[in-house]
Amino acid sequence: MSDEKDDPLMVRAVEKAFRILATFDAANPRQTLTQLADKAGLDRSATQRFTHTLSRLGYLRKDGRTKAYELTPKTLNLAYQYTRSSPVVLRAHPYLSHLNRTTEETISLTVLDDTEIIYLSRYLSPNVLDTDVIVGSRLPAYCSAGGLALLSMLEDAKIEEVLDRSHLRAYTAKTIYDREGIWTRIRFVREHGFAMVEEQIYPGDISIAAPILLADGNVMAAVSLGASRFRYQADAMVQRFVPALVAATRSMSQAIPT
Amino acid sequence: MSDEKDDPLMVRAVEKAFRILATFDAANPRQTLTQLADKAGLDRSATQRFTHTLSRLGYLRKDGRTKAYELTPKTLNLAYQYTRSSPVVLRAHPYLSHLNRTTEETISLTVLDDTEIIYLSRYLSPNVLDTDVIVGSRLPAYCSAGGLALLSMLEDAKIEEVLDRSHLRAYTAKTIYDREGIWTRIRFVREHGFAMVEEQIYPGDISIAAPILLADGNVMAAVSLGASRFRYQADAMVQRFVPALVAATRSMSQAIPT
DNA sequence: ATAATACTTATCGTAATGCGATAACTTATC
DNA sequence: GATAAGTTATCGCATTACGATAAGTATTAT
Repeated sequence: MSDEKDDPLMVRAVEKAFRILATFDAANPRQTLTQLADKAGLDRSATQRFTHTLSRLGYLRKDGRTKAYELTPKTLNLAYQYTRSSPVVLRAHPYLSHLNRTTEETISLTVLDDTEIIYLSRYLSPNVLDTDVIVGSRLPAYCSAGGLALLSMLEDAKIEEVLDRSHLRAYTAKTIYDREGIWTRIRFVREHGFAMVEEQIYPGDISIAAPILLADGNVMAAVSLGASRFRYQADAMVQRFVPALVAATRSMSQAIPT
Repeated sequence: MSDEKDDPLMVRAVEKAFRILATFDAANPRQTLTQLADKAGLDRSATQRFTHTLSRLGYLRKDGRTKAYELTPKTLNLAYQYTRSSPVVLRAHPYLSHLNRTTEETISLTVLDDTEIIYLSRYLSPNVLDTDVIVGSRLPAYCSAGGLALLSMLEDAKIEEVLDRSHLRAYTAKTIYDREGIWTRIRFVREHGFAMVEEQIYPGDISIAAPILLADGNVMAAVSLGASRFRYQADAMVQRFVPALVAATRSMSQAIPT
């Protein structure tokens, strides 16, 4: 275990600032000083200082009337910079855009972050199956198409470690969350070169995914295609979209460096 | 002028951390310690401490080989939280999505941030005019459709202040960047209820925009529709899309609180 | 209405935290 | 293979941020 304590290079003030920012979500878009203090686990004085600082920096705004703080659009900056500086995102863009237009289905680019996948880009279907996944969304790796595609490229031991840390649970009646079930799917990906999941998290959603590899064989990211169960049978989807998906990820594996 | 100095509530460490993060862009996706120190205007020791801290927090990653730092996908978190907590973004979504599907043109939601507009959401055209505007992008208010729609709802004095602070310049041969030209367009928006610009920033782009108002008459955001000059004449575009655009922003003005 | 209460803003002396100079070490350059 | 440039580690000191408290303001109860 890494001890957060007594790390002389660690500037704790920064962590506290991010703790404040991290308390905002759909359920709590506007929060008052004490609410923030409670949720962030800081005392009043500290909360006072950090809300003040973040307000001065332009990331927080205080409603003079209600005294509640809310995030400002400036918080989009960081993500903008990431998107604009990430080689994967930039280089994958033309391929994904093309896939999206030819298939008319939702295309996503995801990476692994420990036990979760993070969505780096989304290209929505005009027919729209609007799950509320957006850029920055996180889903568990073990039951998402992208996650399985990414996991399957790791060493077995690493996968076990990830699963150990994962909170395996059922999101729908169909969710496969037992170890053996998950391993069966990982072996499937390794054998066939793509992952496929049906209604594992969102009812009605079927997704396929394939990994983008580095020259050294390591995974970089995964591309997934999601569609509605009501428009395609699973096997029809595989037939129809897997070749293009796999071809695209192959090309990307070639085209994207480091 | 507000003096950044001696503000006892200001935690400077936070500012420095953000200074480090802000140095990353398309031209500098990976930066080494000294590069960061130079660009952020911090000494080596400070840079050392903040890169360390940000790495521990998961926002930065160091390539062990090249010793270069880069942003991690975790930097998408903040924007995700903003998007998920912003009433404007959430409430506008169905309207914008609908506009996007019925018009098949690119639809954007923007807000004013001093002299610039910030893109809060984008709904791309299947026909794609891929300017490289994405969520989080900033454009000058005075020559963008959304910007003019937003500015026009402010008091004249406020507008002058914004223009004073703006760096008025030509992005294309067609850019209108003289005060009187800008005022003419602002009056146009006030009279007709929508803004319209042709190739002001990106060649080939024509955009129209209309403001979303609060109950008290203040502006909240603007919705813009962008298309290619090669597909529509300006007046054809107005005829074709303005009614739907204005109807949508009217509904949104009603539907979105605070 | 008025008191009581809870929360927000302002102030300040103190100590610990983060500062920045320097040293040890590592990688690139010639 | 020597020199320089850059990165990582260490440490004593002063300053910065801490956190307790007081003053001010809104909210609730009676």
